[in-house]
Amino acid sequence: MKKKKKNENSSKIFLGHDHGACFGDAITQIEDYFIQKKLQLTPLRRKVFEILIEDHKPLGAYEVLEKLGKAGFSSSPPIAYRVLDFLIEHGFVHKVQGLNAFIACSNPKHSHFPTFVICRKCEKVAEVSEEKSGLNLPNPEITNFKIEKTTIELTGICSTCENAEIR
Amino acid sequence: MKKKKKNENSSKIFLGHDHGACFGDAITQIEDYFIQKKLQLTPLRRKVFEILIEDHKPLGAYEVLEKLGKAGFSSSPPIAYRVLDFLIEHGFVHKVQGLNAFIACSNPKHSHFPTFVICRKCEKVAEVSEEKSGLNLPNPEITNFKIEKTTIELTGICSTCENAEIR
DNA sequence: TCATTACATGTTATAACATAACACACTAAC
DNA sequence: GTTAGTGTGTTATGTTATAACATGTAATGA
Repeated sequence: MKKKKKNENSSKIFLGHDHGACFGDAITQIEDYFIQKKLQLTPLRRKVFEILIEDHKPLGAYEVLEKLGKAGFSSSPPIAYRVLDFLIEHGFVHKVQGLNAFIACSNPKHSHFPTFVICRKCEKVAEVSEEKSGLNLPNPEITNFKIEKTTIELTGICSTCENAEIR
Repeated sequence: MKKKKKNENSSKIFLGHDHGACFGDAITQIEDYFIQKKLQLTPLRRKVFEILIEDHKPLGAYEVLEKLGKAGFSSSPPIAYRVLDFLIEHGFVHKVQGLNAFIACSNPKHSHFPTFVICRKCEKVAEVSEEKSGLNLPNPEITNFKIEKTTIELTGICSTCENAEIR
């Protein structure tokens, strides 16, 4: 907020980033995590994660499946769903409920309760970690309830699309 | 918040209520709204709303459909989805994404951005209005984005179920 | 050694959820 | 009385997800 950047049309949260670095970091993080937890980062699991991190946007299970097929893996539905569930369980993938789609976590270290911001027009999706989202959980009204998982998705229109919109 | 009630085992948000009154109020509210907005509260639309408000829990589209069939209406899928979408649009029904299910809005006057609290064990669902949820939107980090719709669902375990749990 | 187990993947079939596209009826407005 | 808008009905199909069972492989330990 210190100074205005030139990219005023974009939502701050949708700003670009160094994707090469992001990819490398993510792979390193998942490798470390799997070693530490004594889990198997099998070729299939690695490939699913790579597919998601490469695209860096939500993909449907059947899209993942198709890419798996092209990469020489089996492409029957349970293959994708099982691995996706596994990666979700360990925090490396999130499901975007509003899109029935899956996205690599942008920061597995921090985002246990992430917020997704979804532009309904350009369909860009940004992940905001719980520290920054302002959606602080648990909240005072929800007592006597142990929150294990959250789905927080904000759908609307980003300023770029809004400016371009005619209606 | 003034004093403790005897139902200490239940999450506060899951406490019972006067369902007869709730039902009547809801019907009156939807009638008033439709008249005011010059919309048609047709027998089909009324029935769908009644089905949801009677159960007062999330129902799948096909469950609604079955009940419609029993009530003498057509029971092909588009019938249910169309009416549900219509009622959602006007704020009388919400979709619970995590359950692929639909629930009557517990307070159409206030809950534009409701939070749903879902016990994964007893599957009870409570709606918390945005004023009370502590999830205040928009938040400082999400700038340059116009929020039109939110999906906020907190899944976990209510204290009743947690106390009963063996694991 | 070889049974047992735990885990990962593969396969078939089907379930569950949702929508496209078109048909028809009714009402209101011109 | 034709037209436009709206609501419902119907058929067919598309999309998303899971159940159930089979196979392979590696570690464990009697």
